Amino acid sequence: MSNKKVTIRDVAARAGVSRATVSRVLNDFPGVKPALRERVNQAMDELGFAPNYFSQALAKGRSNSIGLMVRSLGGYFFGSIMVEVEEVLTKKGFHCMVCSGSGKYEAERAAVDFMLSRQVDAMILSTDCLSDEELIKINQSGTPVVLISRDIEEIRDQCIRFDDATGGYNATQHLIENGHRDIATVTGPMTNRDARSRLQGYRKALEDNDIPYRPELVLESNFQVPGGKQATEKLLAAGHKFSAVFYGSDEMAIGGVQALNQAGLSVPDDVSVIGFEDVPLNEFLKPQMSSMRIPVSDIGHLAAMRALSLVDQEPLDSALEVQVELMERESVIAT
Amino acid sequence: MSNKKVTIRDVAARAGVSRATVSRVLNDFPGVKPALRERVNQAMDELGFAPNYFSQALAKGRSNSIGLMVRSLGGYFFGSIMVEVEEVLTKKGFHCMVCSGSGKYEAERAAVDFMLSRQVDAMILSTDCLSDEELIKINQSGTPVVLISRDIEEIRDQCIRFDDATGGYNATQHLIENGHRDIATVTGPMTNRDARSRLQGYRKALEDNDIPYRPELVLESNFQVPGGKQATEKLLAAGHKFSAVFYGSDEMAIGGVQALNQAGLSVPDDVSVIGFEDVPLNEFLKPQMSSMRIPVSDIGHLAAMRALSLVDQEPLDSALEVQVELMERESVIAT
DNA sequence: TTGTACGCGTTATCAG
DNA sequence: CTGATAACGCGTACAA
Repeated sequence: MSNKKVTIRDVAARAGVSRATVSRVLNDFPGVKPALRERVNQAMDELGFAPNYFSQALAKGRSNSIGLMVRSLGGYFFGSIMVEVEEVLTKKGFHCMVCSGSGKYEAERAAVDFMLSRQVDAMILSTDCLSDEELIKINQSGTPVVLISRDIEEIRDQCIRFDDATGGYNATQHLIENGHRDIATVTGPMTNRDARSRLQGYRKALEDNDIPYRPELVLESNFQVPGGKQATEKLLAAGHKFSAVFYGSDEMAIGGVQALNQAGLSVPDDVSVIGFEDVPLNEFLKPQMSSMRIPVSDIGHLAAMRALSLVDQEPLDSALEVQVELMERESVIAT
Repeated sequence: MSNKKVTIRDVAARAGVSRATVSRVLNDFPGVKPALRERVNQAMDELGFAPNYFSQALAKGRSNSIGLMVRSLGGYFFGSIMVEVEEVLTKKGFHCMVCSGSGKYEAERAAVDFMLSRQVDAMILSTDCLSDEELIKINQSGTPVVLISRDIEEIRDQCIRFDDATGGYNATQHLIENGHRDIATVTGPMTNRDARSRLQGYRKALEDNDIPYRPELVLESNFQVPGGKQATEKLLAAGHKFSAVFYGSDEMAIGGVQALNQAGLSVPDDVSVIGFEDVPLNEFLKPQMSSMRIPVSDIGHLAAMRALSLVDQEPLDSALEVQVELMERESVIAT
């Protein structure tokens, strides 16, 4: 019950100083006599004082929080990013406000506007739908932005990308090196940069190996398990010959393996499969899934650090592209 | 650049009324002449006015946000809960502030204190470490609390539980009905209510079928994939005979299957396995994993609704326990 | 029905 | 080095 909020005023009275002084010690301002500082601190302790967040935010026009928009709150990929971002931020006394964009323009726009209305000091966005112009505008309007998996020239230093093209290339190359030539691919939505780049890598690898590109072996899906399953079923139904599939995400690969199995095909004996992202589950699947590892935690870490730098107006390290790495496991064998 | 924040003052000037009136239409107060109301609204639009969140919160001592603490930001289980909670809340104009407790007392306490300092209007907590007393105290201090998977008499209506005991019972019973008698179990941490109840159900089922309880077949783990794997390896190493394992979570079951496979044992031919939770991945695994389905989305929904009711001081529906359901798939066969 | 004026808890700008 | 006191933007009894 004893729920009287103790304010800076009470502390001031108790310590026999002005509110201004209390505020000063609260914010670690220089030029306060040690003796006084001590007295104030003691008063705070005794009263159990805690500053009111809203007052502070209102008075200094800074919220000490940064916004994070992910495509989805569930799932491993963004889960890992959230974990890392949150850890970095809390360590620095910042709070992380999470919103989901769910891949639709309206939702993404609403989420961003919401965070803006909450006056986040910066935002980390993973967005497919917002346009370059919109993003640049937001960034210029006073709330700096860190972009995950986008590449906008004007603010390239604020973009964190993974080398999807090389990843797609290496995944396909890996299949080719194992003797496969009829290689299908199931991609994420083409609105998504990652999906496009991975596909591009796939084409390049084909080309470099003088394998003709066959559109009928390319299916667009949605990065998720059921989507991967459906796409694979469609592929099977179409009746084209293929001995390997490169999936644009592990989740789709998992769905794909199921579809393959249900069609009486065995992985990897009949069809080799490789995924992308390398979710922590892969090595526990059966067969263990080969995949391209994206260092998700690193990305979360980097994004958070950059956001913080932006808030403090510090210069950024130069733009960078995170490397993805081939993880060979059991789902790919030589043909 | 045009970054002048437009305030209620500007709107008032533009509409030729007092600030109070603007505030009234802003908050949908009755007793404002339609004509005026219209004029004010128009002024707001023209100026692109948006109320300052911090001022509002400060003035009315209410933040329009509720806090959600989960055990982990990653993973399907809490992911689904977050998704649902967020959806319900945004629909009602509330924001959801997510924090992770990570299963350690210090962290949980810090997260809760943080949310309190941010003056959330209510909290949804999934906590193992905080004591009943602490929770009750928080609840009485003005920030109502909804508890996921706890059972505290004094605030039972604010507790959302799933029927773990019955779930554990039915899972075990299912194994027994398939002819298994040497049934091992890998549980979650015993600090966790769910884990304890599931184990209790397991024991009860054994008892009802006159199968002696053998402590050497019971291993405590941590709900996660690697934990399940290690526990299973330990079980194998101990050399006790068993033909089935009941895992306290799907993730542990997945790790378990891998350990089993690596030991040359096949699931379900050599060992039957059943999990708990029924993560959306289960039906895509091979073999498809039998499990006890917890309706996670329902839980998130319920929790959010209850939190909202508490904020509005509405009466709550009576306490409820969500049912879990057996999902028979491929990982259990008759011995 | 509308306006006045004060309060919310801090920070920031001046004097002193 | 410290203390008044005016912002910060909005809500709300109280008057009118």
